[in-house]
Amino acid sequence: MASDRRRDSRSWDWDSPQSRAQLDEVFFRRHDYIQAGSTEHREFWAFFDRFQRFKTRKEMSGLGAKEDRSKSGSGKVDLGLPKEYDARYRINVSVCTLDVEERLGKSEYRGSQRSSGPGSQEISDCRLALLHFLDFSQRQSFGKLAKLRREQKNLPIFQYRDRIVELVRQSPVLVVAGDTGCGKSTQVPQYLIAAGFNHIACTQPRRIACISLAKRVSFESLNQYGSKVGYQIRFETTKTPSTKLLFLTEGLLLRQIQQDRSLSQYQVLIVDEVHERHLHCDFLLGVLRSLLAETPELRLILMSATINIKLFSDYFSGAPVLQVPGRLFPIQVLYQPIPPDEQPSRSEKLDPRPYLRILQGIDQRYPPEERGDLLIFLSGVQEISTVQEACQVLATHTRRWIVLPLHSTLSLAQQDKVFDISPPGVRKCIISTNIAETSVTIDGVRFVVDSGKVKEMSFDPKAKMQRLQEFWISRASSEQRKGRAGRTGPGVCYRLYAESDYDAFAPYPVPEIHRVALDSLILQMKSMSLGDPLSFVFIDPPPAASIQTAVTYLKEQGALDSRSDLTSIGTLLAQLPVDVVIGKMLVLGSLFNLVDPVLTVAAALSVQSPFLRSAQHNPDCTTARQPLHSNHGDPFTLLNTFNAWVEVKGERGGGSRKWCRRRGLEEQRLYEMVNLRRQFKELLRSHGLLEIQSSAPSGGDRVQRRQRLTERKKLHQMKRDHEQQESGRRKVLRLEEGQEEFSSGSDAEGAGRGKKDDQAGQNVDIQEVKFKLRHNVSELQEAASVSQDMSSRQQALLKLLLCRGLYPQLALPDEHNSTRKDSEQVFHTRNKQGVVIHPTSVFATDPEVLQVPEGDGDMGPERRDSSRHQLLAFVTLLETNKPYLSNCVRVPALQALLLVANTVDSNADCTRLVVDGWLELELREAGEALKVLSTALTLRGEWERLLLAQLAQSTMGPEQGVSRKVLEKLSEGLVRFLLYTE
DNA sequence: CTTGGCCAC
Repeated sequence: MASDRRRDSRSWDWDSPQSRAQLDEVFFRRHDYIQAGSTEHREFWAFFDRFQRFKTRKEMSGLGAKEDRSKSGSGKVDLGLPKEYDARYRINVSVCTLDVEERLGKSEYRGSQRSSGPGSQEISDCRLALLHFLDFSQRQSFGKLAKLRREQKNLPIFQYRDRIVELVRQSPVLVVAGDTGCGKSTQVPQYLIAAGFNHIACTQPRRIACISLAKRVSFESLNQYGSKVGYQIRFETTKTPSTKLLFLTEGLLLRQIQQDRSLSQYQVLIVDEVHERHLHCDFLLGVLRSLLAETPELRLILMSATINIKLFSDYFSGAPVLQVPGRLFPIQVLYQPIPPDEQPSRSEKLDPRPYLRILQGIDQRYPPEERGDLLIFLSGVQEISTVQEACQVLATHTRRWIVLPLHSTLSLAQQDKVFDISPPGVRKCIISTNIAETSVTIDGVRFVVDSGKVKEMSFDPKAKMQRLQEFWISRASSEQRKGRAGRTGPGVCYRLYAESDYDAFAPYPVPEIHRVALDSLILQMKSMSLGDPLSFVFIDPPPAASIQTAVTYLKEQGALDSRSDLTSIGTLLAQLPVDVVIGKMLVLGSLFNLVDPVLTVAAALSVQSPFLRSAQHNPDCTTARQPLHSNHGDPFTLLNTFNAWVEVKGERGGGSRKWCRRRGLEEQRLYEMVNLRRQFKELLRSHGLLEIQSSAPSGGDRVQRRQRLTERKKLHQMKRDHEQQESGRRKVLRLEEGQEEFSSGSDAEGAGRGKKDDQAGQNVDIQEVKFKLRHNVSELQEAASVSQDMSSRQQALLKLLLCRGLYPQLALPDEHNSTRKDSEQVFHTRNKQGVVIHPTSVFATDPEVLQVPEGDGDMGPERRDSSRHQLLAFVTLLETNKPYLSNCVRVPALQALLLVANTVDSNADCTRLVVDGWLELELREAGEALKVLSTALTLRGEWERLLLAQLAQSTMGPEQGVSRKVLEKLSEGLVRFLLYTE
């Protein structure tokens, strides 16, 4: 017998992939404790190899030879490993073992077939190794657990554990105030679970925080709750029916309240980071305050930094406050105000010398082997590149710094570099906007430089314009920036202002609700029946004028009626998670047969631009982008880009990542667009605005369906694998890192760098996997090719829809533009004179398409005819250095205005028209003018009637529907009118 | 000639 087995063992090759695959089928199946393909599975085989080598050495030294390996095969080899196993693992392993025996019996392994598969010896060897492996990993995790528990007990908040639970039981509202590092966000939810609370929701202002907190809490509880800790953000959730604790974004909770006013699915609500005073958060607090009055069993916990606590407590009728000390390392503060001669005078570039001196000072004072990176806070992108340029000169010279910019308009690959580590003796110098104040946390920062400046958005209701202006920061921000130096060790904070400046700073930043247009907010409030917005009790009410402006705007837009009640279109717009103008486009698009392109445009205008700015200086990128450009306007360029990308996505072999890189596109934005697009489509459908698609399992015979199923299974496996993978080790930066980005633009960036997965040798593009799981590529392609092959008539109609959606956001070219340079073309909006086109717009490089055609030349200047003029419909008007228009579409002035404007006045013979009391139109001949005007009126009437019918259909059912024939007649009429030139 | 940062069934 024994010799028999030896012979078989010799013919059995442990190292061959086939052998391993056979053993995988025995030990690591779908429902086994460890599954083939998982991280643990890989670790096991690595362990197995070590284990075999170890045994061989033992055998050679004479110990193993004596060993009787005939029977049970478990634990007979004394490797000095423990012989006891935790009950949890024992159960799993014995189940697996029994199972193996059973299958061995069934397939009669001892029979003649065994030469091809593993024999009982191999099975038992493998099982022995598995037992040791499990024991080994169990010991490891016990060690980790003990450490984890120690760390939890060391957190400042731990002292307050019982007190917190007690207060939550006693009081409907509790304020927990604690600074960075006290552990409130991770621990408080766990205390509540341990105390028996259930259905806990914890809101976060940012999505990343939701994901990382859910992971962290789940890890700290050793997945003890399994799926009971989860997160939910837009487009992504790990929520299951058994979820006890859910991390979600503030915006999402607001949407949930909109669905279910009573919020009955939750027992406890934790609103974290309330001190940040985001629009959503302030509003959420207001809604919850009124909700608490109706549902006394609901518990609310506000968590905040230790600033302005009284405000929150008072707002909830003196709710108890629990203050927890933070845990940061000591930070030395040095005030180094900028000397007058280095103070940039107005409209002058920032002087980088004060920043350079600090780098040099660090070089002098701190030996390079004492690690610690530098984080510089500046107000904006321009300032960052100025300082970056200067620092890079120093870095190249001393070879002791790697200079990295950080702001949201960089490519994600560029942004990720700040997490990489610098080689020994070299420090990172990260030059950042306030993105590093809250959104991005970088470990290992020891030095902070605070310029004391920030750029903030405000809204000018008179000009109906957004303004991005530089301000001094608040003391709270100043402290937050300082704190970034003390996360991993003692630090230094250089403040480039005087202590007296600091004392003069505002205590807190201005809450967002005081700075922005409140259109969407008011619309939400109306749809939630919260009564008169002017009498709503906000924690810090916005100016009444600001609310009034929003109400007026919503009335102009037709979302509210004269009594300030929601109209049918307003009800719909409140359900759409987009700005009012984008929402209007969607509704209008669904009426006509232009849903697909409109969905894409709406999605594209709701995400950051996919065009990377760093690529603008790279001639290869600009050339590659050229075919995507449309001279009809930026939304059309975005539409082309999306369609072309979808095309690439559908091709075999894909390669969309490379395709994007070549064009300087951030692919992530396109993934976001495709998700948004689908969400919009589903929303429109659920509101009865789209024809019910006969969603028969789209095409394909049985073989194709099988293929798709197999493909999906594979994709799911890839996704699971990716989720199980430990996040890859950090990369080491090269000294040249900063320079090359600076000089050569974008092609170097991201190239060959890839995602984290490259390190695991997997090269899985997880976004692509998710994309394929979520979307039907061929369906998308169909939609893309429809909008790519748009006829000029359809294009004209699409333009009109965008224009009506964007109305009254229109700009008129200045009459002297033909005498100006490309970059100096001037426009006027109704409320703001002298605006210019943003350089990223297609019209900035190609403004001649906006000029009135020179025509037949022989007509004098008195023969002006508005039918040839063009206007710009625009998405945003933002003032930075100058007021800029972005995302513009050109539209024929006369036709568009007559179809979308609110009011038209005319002289007696209708040759002169004044639109909205602003724009004057001229028509040459009275007869013609009358005809044009009456056609326009007829079309408008019909359009309005059909729109209302469509909206009625969405509430009253399809019998109210709009007939296809009537619709076609209208779009025919609109197109003819648009393309009208005498 | 160039835009702080979040977020939404």
